Amino acid sequence: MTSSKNVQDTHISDQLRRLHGALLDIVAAMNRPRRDEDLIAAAGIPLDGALFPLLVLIERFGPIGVVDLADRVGRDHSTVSRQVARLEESGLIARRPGVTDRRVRDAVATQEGRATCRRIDVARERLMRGALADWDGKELDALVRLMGRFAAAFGAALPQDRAGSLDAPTGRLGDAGLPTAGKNGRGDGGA
Amino acid sequence: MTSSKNVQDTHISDQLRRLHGALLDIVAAMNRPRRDEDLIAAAGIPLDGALFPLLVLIERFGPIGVVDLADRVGRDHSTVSRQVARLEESGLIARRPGVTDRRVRDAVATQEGRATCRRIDVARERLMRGALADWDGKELDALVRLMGRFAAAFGAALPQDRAGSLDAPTGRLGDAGLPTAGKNGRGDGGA
DNA sequence: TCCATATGTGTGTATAATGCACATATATGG
DNA sequence: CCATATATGTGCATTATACACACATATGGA
Repeated sequence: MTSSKNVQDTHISDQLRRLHGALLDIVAAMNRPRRDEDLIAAAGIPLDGALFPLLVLIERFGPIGVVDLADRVGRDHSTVSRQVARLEESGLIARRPGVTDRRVRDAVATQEGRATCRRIDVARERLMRGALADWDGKELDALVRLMGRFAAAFGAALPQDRAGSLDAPTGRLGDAGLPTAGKNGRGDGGA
Repeated sequence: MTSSKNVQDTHISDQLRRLHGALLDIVAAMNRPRRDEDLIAAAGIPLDGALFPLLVLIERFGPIGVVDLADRVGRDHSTVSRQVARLEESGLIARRPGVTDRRVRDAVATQEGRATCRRIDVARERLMRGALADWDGKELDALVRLMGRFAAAFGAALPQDRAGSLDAPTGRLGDAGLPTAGKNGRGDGGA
């Protein structure tokens, strides 16, 4: 029994390694500057490269606060706060007080922002249709289903941002001294 | 006939939109600082957050040159050049002249670098096993197959970095003036 | 009700990552 | 042999970024 289980285990390990490779390829593709450039060009508006992803996220997941946005892009909330402010100046998004929580100032896409995103959507869909041109409909359905499920499971399994575990200060003793890159560094992530 | 075709089209559009949503979720998950922090902690070495993804890429795709690396992470080659130099100083990777092209100085993981990556791999696999704990074996196989195929197709369909189209200078007339965010800006990408 | 703690937002500030221009070395094709 | 393209690395100015810190609001317990 241990034999078959080990076979299973190595098979799963291989599969997970392949999955990681696919993740790296996808992240690499998303990181290509040319991709954003083309989509920005489709937007028809001279938009800063850093502001572009935020606009898309706000239009897609808005109304959304700065903290949630910062968590998505992996940057400090202060950085995102300034970028959102610039995006507001451009007129593509607007801020409004949160309905249930008055601490948050939700960001929402304006009509112009939504129109811009629709142009971007058209370009993106054209790009994806080109990439998946020779795909079977059944396979696309399976990809969307499985990848959506994986994205949810992966995001949920990831460790959340530890705020301030002020209690249990005795825990993790022995980690003092070492500059374990505690929290600083602008690592983009992707490994 | 047009009716059924339109139904098909809207269905595909919906699926592509869902696929894009999954991509955004995955990129958001990969961008989480905590994820890299945990993996770096597993590495057992105080490693800079920005250098960590490079080490993983070099160990996985090396020997690899600076340009290819820069293309993967979406940063300028000069930036990556400096980071790789720092990684070399740390002893985790080494540089060596390319075998077929003596212009390149390939980066390869040293024994210590490989050992570090193995520790990271263990932690990553544990993380992924946790995320996919309740997945059927068949479903995992399907996910790996389809996502691998998608990653390849997506990466291939993306526009490549236009070097210098010095010829045909008459093309694209009318784009002058507008600061179309031509190429600058450190947009991270992900939309 | 009041208070302690947690969380969301924004600003000042110093640091360092980043992109660009440029130089050099090698490759490639005519 | 030469023109062009590509790979690498360095000087340099810009600015994105993270960290403190302050303030507003929320939340739950005494």
